[in-house]
Amino acid sequence: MPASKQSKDLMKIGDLARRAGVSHRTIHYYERLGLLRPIEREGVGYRYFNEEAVTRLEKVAALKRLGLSLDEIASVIDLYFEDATGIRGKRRVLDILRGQLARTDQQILELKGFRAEVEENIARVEDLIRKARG
Amino acid sequence: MPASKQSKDLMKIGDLARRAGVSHRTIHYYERLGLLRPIEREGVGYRYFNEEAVTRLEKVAALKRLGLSLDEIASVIDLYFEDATGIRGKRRVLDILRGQLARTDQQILELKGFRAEVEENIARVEDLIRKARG
DNA sequence: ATAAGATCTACACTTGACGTCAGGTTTTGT
DNA sequence: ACAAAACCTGACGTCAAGTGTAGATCTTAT
Repeated sequence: MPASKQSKDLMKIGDLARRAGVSHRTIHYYERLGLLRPIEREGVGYRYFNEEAVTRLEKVAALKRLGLSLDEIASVIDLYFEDATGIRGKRRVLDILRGQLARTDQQILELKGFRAEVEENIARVEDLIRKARG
Repeated sequence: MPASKQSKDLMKIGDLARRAGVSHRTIHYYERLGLLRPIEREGVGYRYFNEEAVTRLEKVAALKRLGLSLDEIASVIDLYFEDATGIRGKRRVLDILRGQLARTDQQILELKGFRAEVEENIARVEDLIRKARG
């Protein structure tokens, strides 16, 4: 029995979980949602993953921080990994991307407004402390 | 029985819900979490709210969009409404605010990076379409 | 060869943030 | 005065995003 699996650069779920900082249960869950697919599953064996899986999980985390749901992420994540020449419905892809761009700009605007408010509050409290000290 | 309640500028839960764009159940829920307190509840009467409740709910919505949980919001929202002269532990308040500022800056950075990626992707797909048209 | 450790599937449970429903009380328009 | 509308509490339901557990199977180190 040749070491047909750990050859190359494939890893098992435990390693992937450690490297991506998520639990193996989360990986199972993400697989069910279509966010990521293991490389080999012939027979009833283990899941094996390549390096891309790590960056994929990182991308998922990043998109989550931006407030996308896992379903939404599932519907766009392939754009980041699919071979460009193989993309279908490029117009639709463009639409999705432009929507993301608009939402991102909106979010940046909101955050900047929020930032300004926080700064005002800080100034206010600092002022109070100054006055309290005389 | 004097119209002791709808005097002034107090409103009931239904009006508040409409004005803030949330359900009355959401308002009940938020009250339980300490995010907002009705003005009068003597006896077994209704909840009454003033104008501040509206801006409070707007602030809650804004903080939610930034990714804070309701518990986290509960722990900071009073900073925005408390009478400045009455704030206790101003140093602690400052710490909290500075933490928020740092997190906000980090989020803005991430969003900008993400924005750049999205733009790259748009350029890539546009390029593909151009080439496909020849 | 075998025991330990890693992984498998399947199902149940949890948490946050509400929504629904039921049955009762309070206000308000007429 | 009284019905309709608004409100009350409390229990239960739901959906997303996981986590926990059990019992079986697979891999690997010795």
